[in-house]
Order: sequence, then structure tokens, then C-alpha cells
Amino acid sequence: MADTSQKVVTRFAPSPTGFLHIGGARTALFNWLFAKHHGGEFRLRIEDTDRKRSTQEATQAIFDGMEWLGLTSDKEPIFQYARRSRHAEVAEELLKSGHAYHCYCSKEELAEMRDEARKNGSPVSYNGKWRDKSPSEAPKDIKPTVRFKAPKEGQTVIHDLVQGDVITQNDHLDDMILLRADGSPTYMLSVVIDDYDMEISHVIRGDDHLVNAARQAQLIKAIGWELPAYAHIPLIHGADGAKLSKRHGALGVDAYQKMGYLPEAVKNYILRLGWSHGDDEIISEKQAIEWFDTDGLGKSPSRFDFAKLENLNGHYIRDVLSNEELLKTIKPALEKLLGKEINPKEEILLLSSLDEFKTRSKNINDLAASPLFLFAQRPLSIIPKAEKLLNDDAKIIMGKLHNSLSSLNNWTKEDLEQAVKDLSEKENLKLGKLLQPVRAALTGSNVSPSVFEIFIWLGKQETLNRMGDYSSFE
RNA sequence: GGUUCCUUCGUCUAGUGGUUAGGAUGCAGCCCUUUCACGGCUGAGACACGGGUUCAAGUCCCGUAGGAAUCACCA
Repeated sequence: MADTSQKVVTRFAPSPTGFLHIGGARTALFNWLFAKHHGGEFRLRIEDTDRKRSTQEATQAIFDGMEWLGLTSDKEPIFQYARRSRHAEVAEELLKSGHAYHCYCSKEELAEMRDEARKNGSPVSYNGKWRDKSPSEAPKDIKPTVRFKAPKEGQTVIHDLVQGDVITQNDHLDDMILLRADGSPTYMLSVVIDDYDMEISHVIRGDDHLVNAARQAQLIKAIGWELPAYAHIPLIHGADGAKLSKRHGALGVDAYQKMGYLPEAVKNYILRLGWSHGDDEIISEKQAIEWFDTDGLGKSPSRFDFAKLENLNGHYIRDVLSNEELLKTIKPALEKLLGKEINPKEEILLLSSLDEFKTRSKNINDLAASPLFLFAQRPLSIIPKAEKLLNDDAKIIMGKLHNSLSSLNNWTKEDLEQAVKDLSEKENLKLGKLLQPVRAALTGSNVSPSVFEIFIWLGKQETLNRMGDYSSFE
């Protein structure tokens, strides 16, 4: 259980070098839920200190993704690059207090050290060449980097809320660069300072940062600050168990939106990847806030499974969202397919027919397309599978049904059912045999909601017209 | 290669020394039924392996194997 006697402040700190992928979305969700659960604050920080790789588009994609998921920052987002002078200032202090030093090694020299270290199985790649040299030996024509003078003895322990105590021997960690030769701060320095200045109490992030946590802890101790609490969550892998890549599942959240997944379903799905609350599967946001804590976090990595996401999406479509909400989300797509705006009369029809369509759709793109036949112009085009249903015999029978229905005074479900039943008995035909061709004529497909519902939705005139288009009259 | 982490049905997971190892999803079958869904029921399916500790181990310890992360003047 996390210690939350202090005010809880969490953050999500992505670097704007690409879209907001599903792993990042989960990290953001966990931080957000943890803060909400403890009545604390959730903040967003854009780690854009790498000027070469950071882009405005990526920053916008992150904002958009967060908004789509409903994960809002409680304060204005922080841009790390804007705080670079503060970072440099702390590095200067470290230099003064003897916790940091100038290093004049060239990149080539460093690469050599790495190769050497790897060959010898040495745990550190930088050998500390400039660690104890006196400033008088410094070359005049080279701009130095500033390195952290890391402790050489003892060990650093991270009391991780997920992983337990993670012990790192200090002599396994080399002296990391704090300030680049151009004076810009590196990630290791920036995170530590920003987390402190933002008063972050709990750092929940991917366990790819677990090794970094030890280095950051050393730095924090050298500066003389308190450590935040850490929770390093296992990564999400692709369906084949390998690290998520663009080929399998590492899509931006916008891709999930385009595929027709609801943010509610995506959130519910990723919540259950690496976190659990007993056997609970379907968890509303309200419930998630109430239940979420670090003790429900698992230690093993998980794989992304579209089948389960799809199932959850279907659940949110048919059992959670109201028809009004559903119509609102499918409206843009539907109008685009229709090539026109939906009028109020059509809206009423959609609202009442959505109950039938929503049990048949796993994503909102399918849902948007499913009522299209209601608005189709005659004569309907028929898909091949339905075409087979409209053989000569079927057309004759449909002609008979057409005659019988056209004489109906009341266009109600009861009367329609009675009329269909009467004809099926008279002709000694199974209901399916009689109705499948009708379905084809009315919808152009072999699959649809109940034809009796469709009779009502279409109304008498349109029903008879559509049937008539594919009937033979004797 | 060094370091660190992980390992329960295909997948997500429950499980904290004594359970017929539970749920979800997916899969198969049956029922419902005018098609397809939805819904209901049934079924197959897991403690990576080897040693310990213990009366008793999925649960604790040690190995082995497999997987992952990381080792940048990236974050």
C-alpha cells in the first residue's frame, strides 16, 4: 500500500517524439486514477529537452489522445525545455559542492570505452577518466560535459511499490552526464528537478525506467532532496510477446478511435492490463477511482489482445451507452456515408431502431454503417449472398406475401406476424424460407435485424415497394 | 555480455501454506430463434522445470530454463 500521508501528486511525462501509444495511455491512466483515488493532483509534463526529436505534431497528438481518454491535467502542462536554465542552475550547484565535474572526453573516446567495457564484462561503460583530474589539465579548446560524481561504494535501494526492494550496487553505475557540451540538461537531471519542483509524490511509470530510478535516487540524495515514491509497472507487449512495435499494436490512441473503439472500452481494457481488483472485469470510471491503488498492480508483463478489447467495446456499445450517446458518436460517420445530414424524422427512427443494431456491432464504425439500408434508394443493390436467396420460387412467394400485406389495414407488428404466419401455413413453408428473401429485398443483405422490425421502420409503402422490386406476380 | 525484473488455461488475471486451482476473453457444443447478433447452459484448456523447507507448496528458499528491460552528450 502506498504511503499517502503527504499530498498525492502524480504526473505523466511523455516525450513528444511520436504518438501517444497504448502503453503510455495506460501509464497516464494509472497516474490519473491514483491521484483521483487519493484526492490528489494529476499533472502532465512534456519532456521535450531533445530538440532534434521533439515535434509540435507529437505534442498535439499527446494532448489529443489524453483528451479523448478524458485524462485531464489538473494544472497547465509543463514543458521541460522551458525550464532548462533552472536545470543548469542545479548542475552548477552540484559542480560547486563537488558532486559533479567536467568531462572532456570525445564521443570517439567514449565509444572506445564502451567497447572495452563490454569486452571485459565491466558493469560501467564510462571509466571515470576526468573524475579526479584537476581543472588545470583541462584542454582549452574543448567544451566539456558535466558529469555526476556518483558514489562508488555501497548500494542504492529503491523501495518500489510494485517491484519491492530493488538493490543496485553503486559501483555498477557510472558517472552520468548532467549537462551536454552545449550546456543543455539531460533527461536524468531534468526529471529529478522537475519532479521535485512540481512536488510529485508518486512516480508511476514503465519499468524500463527501473534502472534509471537508482541513478536518479543517487542524484536526489546528492542534492539533498527527499525521494518520491516509485511504482514501476511492467510493459505491455504485442500479441506475439515481443516488445510493442508499429507492426503489432503500438498504435497511437487515435488509431483505436478510428477503428471504432470507445474511449470507455479502451480505458477499461488497459486498466485490466497489469492491474486487477479480484475477479472484476467491467469497471466504470467511478468504480476504478474508488478501487485503484498500487497494491492491485501486477509484476509481470502482459500482452495486448484485440479480441478482448473488442468484446469490451461491444459491451459498452450495447449495455452502457444510451442510444442518444451512441447516435452522437456515430452521427458524423453516418452522415458521411449518407452524403447528407440527418433530419429530425430520421433521427427519431435511428433512436428507436438503435436497440436492434447495437447488439450486432462490435465497433462504432460497424454501428454507423448498419442502419444505412433504411435510407437506401430503390432499387436496392443486393450483396451476392443475398442474391442467392432471390431465386424464381422465392420471387413468386414474395409476390404472394406482397399481395397479402398490401391488403392489411393495420400496419402493426401483430397483424404483420399474423399475415406472415397465415401465408407460411397455407404454402406449407418454414418461416425462414419465407422471410429470408424478404430480408434480402428489404435490406439488400442476408443478415439484419428482425424483418418485422424492418416492416415497421420502413412503413407500408416503402416495404411494399422494396418487396415489389424483387417479386414475381402471377 | 554485465545488471535488473518477470514466469497460473492461447490471452488478461484471482490466488498471500491445506481450493475439485476461480473468473473473463477466445474456442467447441447445445438451447433460444425468421437470418445474424444478443442472451442462457455445458465442455475442453494453466500452476515453466528441478531440488529443498514443511505434516502439507501455485503460494516460502535455492538452482535451471525461457522471456523482458536497460547499459547514449535519447527520454
